[in-house]
Amino acid sequence: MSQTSPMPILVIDDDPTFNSLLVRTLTRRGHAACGALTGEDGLRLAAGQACERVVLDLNLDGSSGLALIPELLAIQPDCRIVVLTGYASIATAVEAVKRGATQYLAKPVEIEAILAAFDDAPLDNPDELADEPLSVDRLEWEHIQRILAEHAGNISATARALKMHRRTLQRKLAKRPVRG
Amino acid sequence: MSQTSPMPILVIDDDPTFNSLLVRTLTRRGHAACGALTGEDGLRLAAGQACERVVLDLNLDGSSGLALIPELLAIQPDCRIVVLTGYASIATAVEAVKRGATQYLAKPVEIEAILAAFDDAPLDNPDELADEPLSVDRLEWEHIQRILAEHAGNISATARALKMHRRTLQRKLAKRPVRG
DNA sequence: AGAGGGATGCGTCAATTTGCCGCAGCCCGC
DNA sequence: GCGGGCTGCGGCAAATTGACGCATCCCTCT
Repeated sequence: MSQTSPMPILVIDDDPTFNSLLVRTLTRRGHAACGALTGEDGLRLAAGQACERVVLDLNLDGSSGLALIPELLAIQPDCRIVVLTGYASIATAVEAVKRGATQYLAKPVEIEAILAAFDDAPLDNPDELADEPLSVDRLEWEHIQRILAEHAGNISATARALKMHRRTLQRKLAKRPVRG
Repeated sequence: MSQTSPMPILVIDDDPTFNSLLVRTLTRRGHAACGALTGEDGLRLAAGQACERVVLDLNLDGSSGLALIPELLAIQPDCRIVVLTGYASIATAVEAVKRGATQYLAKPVEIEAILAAFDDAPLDNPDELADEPLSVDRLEWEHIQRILAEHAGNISATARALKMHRRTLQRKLAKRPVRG
């Protein structure tokens, strides 16, 4: 198992649910972690302590997390920043990396992937990183759930956002959550 | 806007049609340009002359253009590299930029966009993100690309990891990169 | 109350997309 | 030179999707 790091991982994400879930999961995994719901809070936390790992959501309601990257790096030059977003696009990925992000991941993403992103290269602990990638079906299920929640359970709206047929979405939802 | 540059733009793309078309178009636009169909040729050309702008295709049949980026930069440190690919994915985009690419564009792309990509060095252009969430098809594509890369392009292994039929994977890959 | 406008759940049927062969060509280690 | 794994592709039956239609519901505006 990955050993506890002396410095906490800072999670900056304006979604309270996701944020606390992530912080809790990281903690349970043995990584100190703290969350910030806004960019300002994030910067404040980063300034107040040594900080070498940040998980940053791109959509901090309204303001873009993109702008936060150089600001964080100005405060903590050696900090590694993993950008996370539910609205991934190649353009923002390129921009994020240019601004100094270490990695750019699209939600839904597993804890594994986030932790691996910080390490970026060597994966010394063959603990449970051996797990297989999500099957496409499973990934699809996760994504659908996310967008569905984002649209307050509105199936029609979700189908539109996902550019898929409403009937098809209905049928998929009717089926069991697909196994991994 | 784009004035004639003393140094030619180097186009590295293994598709002869696209390559010569691009070279011709660039030339007609007043930009000196020359093409290379393989990575080796590209490196050779870059070594033989000053070169500050390269258009690089990611799929140089077989070998990945990704590896070429650091090699080009080793020869021409100040060179700007715009990566171009018909099979764009976030994972390769991130990797390309980390390796030093200036921009990463998905085909089909207009000449305008390529030329603009060379100029946009100052990365303070107003980012227009706020896209919609990935469509499930798009998400699937991204995921497949990631796992495929993880397995060094091995289709059979990828299909196994993804628990999907090899034939199906083949068919999906044969199709265009899915739209938005 | 009554008239939209949107969401939902479902049935049907045709068009696609899978799953599952099989085969031939390649490349590589033994 | 052989066995074994990978690749591309043809073909076909089975499963899934796309496109419609229809009967509720639930709101909101008039």
